[in-house]
Amino acid sequence: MRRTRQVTILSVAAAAGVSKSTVSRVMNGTPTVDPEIVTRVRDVATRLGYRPSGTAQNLSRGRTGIVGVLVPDLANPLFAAILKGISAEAEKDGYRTLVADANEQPGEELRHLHELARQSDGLILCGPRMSTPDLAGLSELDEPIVVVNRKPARSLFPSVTVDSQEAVDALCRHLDALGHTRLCYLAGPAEAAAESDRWSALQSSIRSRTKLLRIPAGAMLDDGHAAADEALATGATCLIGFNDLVALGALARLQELGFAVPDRVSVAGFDDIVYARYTSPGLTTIAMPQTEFGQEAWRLLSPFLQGRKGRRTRTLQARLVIRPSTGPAPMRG
Amino acid sequence: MRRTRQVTILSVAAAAGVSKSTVSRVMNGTPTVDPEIVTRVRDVATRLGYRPSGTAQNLSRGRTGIVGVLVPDLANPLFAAILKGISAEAEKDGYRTLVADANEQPGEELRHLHELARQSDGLILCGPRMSTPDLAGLSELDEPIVVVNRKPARSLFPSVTVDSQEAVDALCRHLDALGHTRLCYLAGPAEAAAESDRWSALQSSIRSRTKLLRIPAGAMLDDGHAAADEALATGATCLIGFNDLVALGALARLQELGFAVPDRVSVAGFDDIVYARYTSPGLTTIAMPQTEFGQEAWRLLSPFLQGRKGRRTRTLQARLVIRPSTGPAPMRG
DNA sequence: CTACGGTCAGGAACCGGTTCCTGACCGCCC
DNA sequence: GGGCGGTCAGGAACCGGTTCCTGACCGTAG
Repeated sequence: MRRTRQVTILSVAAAAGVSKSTVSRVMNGTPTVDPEIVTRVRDVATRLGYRPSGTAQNLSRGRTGIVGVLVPDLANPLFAAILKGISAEAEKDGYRTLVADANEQPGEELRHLHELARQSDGLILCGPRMSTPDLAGLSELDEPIVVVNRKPARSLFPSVTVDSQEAVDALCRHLDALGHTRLCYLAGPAEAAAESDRWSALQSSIRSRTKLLRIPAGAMLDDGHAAADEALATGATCLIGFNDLVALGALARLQELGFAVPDRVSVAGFDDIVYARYTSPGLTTIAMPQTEFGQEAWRLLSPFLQGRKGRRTRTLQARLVIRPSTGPAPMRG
Repeated sequence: MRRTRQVTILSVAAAAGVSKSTVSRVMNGTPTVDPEIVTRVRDVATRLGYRPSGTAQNLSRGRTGIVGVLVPDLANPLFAAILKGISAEAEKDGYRTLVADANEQPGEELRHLHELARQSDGLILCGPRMSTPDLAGLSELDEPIVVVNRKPARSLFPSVTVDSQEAVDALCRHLDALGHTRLCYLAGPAEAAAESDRWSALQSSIRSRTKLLRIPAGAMLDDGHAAADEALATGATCLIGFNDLVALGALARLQELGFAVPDRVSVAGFDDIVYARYTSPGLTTIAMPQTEFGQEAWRLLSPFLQGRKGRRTRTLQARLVIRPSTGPAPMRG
């Protein structure tokens, strides 16, 4: 985009010998234009290579057709998948997505959001790590906002959340049946709402004879890799990652150390990212409805973009996927 | 963004008893304003919750501060990584990235690009799958365009490409030393420039005593998974994926089938996506400079956005990363 | 033949900012 | 005290479209 464009609606109007209103009508397919004029304007437009300025259209139409999406980390396939879900659904309604990647740095989120808001008609926040006051402060942006996967935000903004309790129950039953009585949770970032969700779901699901330990890790592959040694030192027979990346990181470390999985140690995660199925052993995990997250987020947002009211919450179900990474607990001693 | 905004520059001007020019100057930090007026306007602006319309600024400034990025598939960590590289670098210059994901459907790319162009100052095309005439036709968008990882496009647009030949030579030497004399390449999409690059690099690198076979696969995990059986049937002792996803998909299939890797079959890929290191066995691969791709793409694009001339090509080096997925060829049956 | 109603193109206002140009006002110097 | 130069706020044009309103022109009916 140059400072001033080469061929504008005025050039076309002049060349076609009509007013710019008429050119505008032709370009937008308004039916009340003489067919002969339509073809003439069309011809001139293509001959001159006229392309309407999106910016000018945005201004006069009062909308950009862009939805801003904030993700903690695009390298996490979970968010890539959610984003795909959003894009696909938004596209059907003629919207495009402007993405901001906070690189798992909670402090960056606000800045990104203000930037996004400048160019968009609405915002979707995926698992935002920011503080609740900051989140609440976003209402002053007065743009429609939808939050994905952050339960405490439901009172503030329309939200898509997931109910993992049942799946976590199933996981705990599964592990109990395999004889695991000492589990170690590799915790995620304290700022992630999913972190406390998952931790408390685990706490309320474990059998009384089972001990649940907790080691800080993070949200990325390297975090799981780095935390594995400490987790092993707890004597746990099953490691549960905050998410699949952490679990896979730990899994890789176990294999480096020569710990057979699941023979010596079992591993489980959350999310069911695509790689969870393709690693070896395949990873037992609590599957999030990833694309659906995105779809539903858009469906919640969409009515507000049109100035209508919409529903405010949508709860999806997580489900347990059992793969070879969890097996019978090794015999004592 | 509502049809007409609540608090505009005019509201602020009125409330502060100044002209809108002055408000504009204050908001942009123009130094030639009476300090007392500055504070007054600032106060009024925050009190009213004034937020300048990005769209209006875009129009009058003649730039959007947005760079459009087209990727074949965001679920491919390679492109997620390149995108991160672009975003990080562009952000330093005050630009944001608008992403379009073509979902590996070459036919969608043109449509996405036209959409992107409406809202952006420049475009970065990552490994575009579209035909060369279509690519050439993009010049009529008259926006600065940079192409990543598509050699034949170098004459059309500034490009960041990679030289893989040396690394492929090294791979072939490595495999030869391990005794592999029958390799099978799992080919990528014909539309991908990387596909023909890699194939011809392999062809020119293999030892004369080695047989190089070729099976069509694709660019995604499932493609590798699906192609593995056919590849095995060729009797090859080493499978080389078009990219790491294909290689990992095949690897997973081999493990399902109980083929020990690397004992019975070796596997290698291209890209060095982050999961290549974390699977088991770790994947031997030809590493692309991923973040660097993004950085360099931005650096090529940036001068053109400012109306200056810039260099037109940048060639990066791929390098071989050897991991346990390649090992000695099994003894002849 | 005139009055009336309907169709459709042009003019102008508008979207919300930025920036050039102008001129009021001030202080300094002769 | 008057002339001159510099500072800085306001007015207006501009960015490139969309859309409302107006009025010219047509055909039809009375």
